[in-house]
Amino acid sequence: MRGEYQTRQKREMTRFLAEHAMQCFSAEELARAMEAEGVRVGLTTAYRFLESLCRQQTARRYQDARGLLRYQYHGGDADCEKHFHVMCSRCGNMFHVDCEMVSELSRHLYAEHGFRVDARESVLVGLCRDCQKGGDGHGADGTSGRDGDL
Amino acid sequence: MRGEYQTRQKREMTRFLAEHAMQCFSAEELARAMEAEGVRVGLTTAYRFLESLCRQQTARRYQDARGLLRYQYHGGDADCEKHFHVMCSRCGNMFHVDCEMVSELSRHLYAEHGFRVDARESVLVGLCRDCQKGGDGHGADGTSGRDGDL
DNA sequence: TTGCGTGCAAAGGTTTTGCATGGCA
DNA sequence: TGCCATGCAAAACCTTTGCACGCAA
Repeated sequence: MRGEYQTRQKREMTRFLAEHAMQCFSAEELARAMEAEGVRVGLTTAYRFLESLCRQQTARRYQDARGLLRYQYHGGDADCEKHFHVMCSRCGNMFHVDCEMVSELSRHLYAEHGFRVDARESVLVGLCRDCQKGGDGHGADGTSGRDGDL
Repeated sequence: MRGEYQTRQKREMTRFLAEHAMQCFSAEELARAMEAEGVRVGLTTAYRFLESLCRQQTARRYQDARGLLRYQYHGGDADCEKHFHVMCSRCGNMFHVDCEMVSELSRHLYAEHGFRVDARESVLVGLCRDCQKGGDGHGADGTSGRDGDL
C-alpha cells in the first residue's frame, strides 16, 4: 500500500510550523525548537520533513547570509509571484513584501533585458526595519517572534 | 618587510580572470581552468586568491543555485549600486543588468516598506536569454564564453 | 636572508545516505 | 503484517586551517 504515514514527529512539526508560519528555521533550529516543546526529533528527520514540505510547495528553501539552508513555512497559500522576498543580512530572516513593483520589475526585465525573473526564488538582501535601528541584533536564530511580513 | 609577493600563480590567475572578466567561477573551476592553461594551481591557493580579490573589491562572491561559492571578477570598476545582479538558475552564471529601476526600487522599498536594500548583495533568479531558448543548457561551469552583461 | 605564498593533508561544518529498528495503518 | 518513518552513524561535500617547504624581494 502506498501512502504517507502520520507520525508524532510529523504531526508536531506541522503544528509547530503552522503556529510559526512565515518564520524561518534551519533543520537544526527546528529540531531544537521541537525539543524545547518536549518532542525529540532527529536532525535527519527534520531535514527530510522540511524537504518534503518544499516538494509539496508548502515551504520555501533558501540560504541565509552564511550559506545555511533555512526553510520558511507558508502553508501553500503564499502567492509568491506577487511579492518580494527580502532577507536581512543581519538577523538572517526573510520577509515578504507585497508590492505592485514586483510585476512591473518582471515585465521590465523581460521586455528590456530579456531576463525571465522567478520572483519566488529571488531574494533581495539588506537590512530589515528592526536591524536598521542598530542595537546588537538578534542573532540569526529565526525564533525571535518576528513574523514574515515587514 | 610588509607587502605582497608577485607569484606565478597570482600573475596567471589574474591574467586569466581579466581575460574572462565578469564570468563566474568556483575555486575549483578556476583551478581546473588554470590547469587547462598549463598552470597548476592548488585548490587552496585558488580559494585564497579569490577571497583576497573580494577583500580588495575586485571580485564579488555569491552562492549559486546549488549553494556553491562562486566568484565574479570585475576589476573593481563595477558600480554595483546601479545594476541588478541576475543569476540564471539553469547555467548558474550571474549577469549585470544596468537599469534605472534599481534606484527606483531601492527608494520605494525603503520609503514604503522600511527595508534598506543592498543592491550589491541582492540577486534576482531566473532564466537568462540563452537558457530560455531551451536546448540542454550549458551546465554550470561558467566557462562557456558568456560575458557578464545580458 | 626574510617572510609571504603554496599546496598537501587534515579539520570543520552542513547536509545527505545507509541501514537496522520502530511505529502507523 | 507490510510498509513507511525514524534516528544513529557514517559518508559526502565544500571550504577553511595548520604546517612545512619553496620562492620572491
